[in-house]
Amino acid sequence: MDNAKLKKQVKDKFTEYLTFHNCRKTPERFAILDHIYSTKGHFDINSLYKSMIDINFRVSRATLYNTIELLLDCGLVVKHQFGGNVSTYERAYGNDNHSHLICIACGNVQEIKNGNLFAHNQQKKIKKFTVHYYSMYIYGICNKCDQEKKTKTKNLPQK
Amino acid sequence: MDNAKLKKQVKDKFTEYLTFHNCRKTPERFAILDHIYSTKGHFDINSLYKSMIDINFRVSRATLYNTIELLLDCGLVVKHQFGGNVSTYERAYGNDNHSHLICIACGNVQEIKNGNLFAHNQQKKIKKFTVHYYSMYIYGICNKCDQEKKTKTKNLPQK
DNA sequence: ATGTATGCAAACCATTTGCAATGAC
DNA sequence: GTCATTGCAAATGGTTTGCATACAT
Repeated sequence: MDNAKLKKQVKDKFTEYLTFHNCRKTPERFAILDHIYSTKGHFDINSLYKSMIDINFRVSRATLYNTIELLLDCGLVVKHQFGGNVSTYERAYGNDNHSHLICIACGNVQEIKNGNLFAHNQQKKIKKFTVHYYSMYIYGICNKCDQEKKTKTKNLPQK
Repeated sequence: MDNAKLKKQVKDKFTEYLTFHNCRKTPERFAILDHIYSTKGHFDINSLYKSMIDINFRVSRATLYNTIELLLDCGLVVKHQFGGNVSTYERAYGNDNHSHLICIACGNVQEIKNGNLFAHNQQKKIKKFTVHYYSMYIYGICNKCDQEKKTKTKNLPQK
């Protein structure tokens, strides 16, 4: 897999960022970055914490929060808040921009590609604002919940 | 102002929703809805709470949370989580869809119109998902913070 | 009369903070 | 040797919950 290549690129980028900002290059920081780029998809601090413990790498939650902050700042990670009260995160480097379909019934999140959504419709209209990134969230009912609702309605016509 | 007309429409819609779901039509619920539609822009539970107290209408935060939940469910209010740990809300009825420009330096949020962003680019691509609403969040640096940064950089060339 | 909705206060829990110990430089 | 960073535990604060009371139906 060329995931190794990707990991090297993000590590280099992070190193550069840390150097530029006079931050220390601690093993924790690189381990966290590496771990994030070892798995695809969304994660939250708690799942990250647990999966690093599984890998036998001990970190505190405090350090995870600190490091995520740096990774957000240097654009290697993106943060989402889909509706609950946990923040979820996602790799940002080498990750095509996509929209999120969020089911308001079950909370499940799917991703869909979104071509050049932003470039075509928005970018030219924005004055006096330097864009770093953007996120499109589409809320509704997923197929699974929709089916369940229909079934339920059939069985219990009125409530 | 024809805000009275708008208020009547949302009240009717809410009444219909409450009736359909066998929920009680309490004065608190209508007062909250009315209050929300008396002011434009974003609000959070705390600011709503305080401004209702100012109006001499006593409600508990618990009731605000409960009622907001109903209003979200019937589409009269939309929820945003811009990055901090407070949820902010916004009127949804009669409110043109717009994107949000969120400054990652100062947290300020501006709105911009977004034509038919969704209709043109996304709707046709979504299968097996019933869309209720969508939100576009654009993160970056606002003009004000950008100016400050430049000034700072001039004064302190290196750090 | 019945049971839902309210208000209060306590509980919850993700995130933040303070501080002593560690370790990158 | 310094001082930023870590880890732990305590604090914070938005949101949720439990329960007695009020009130819509």
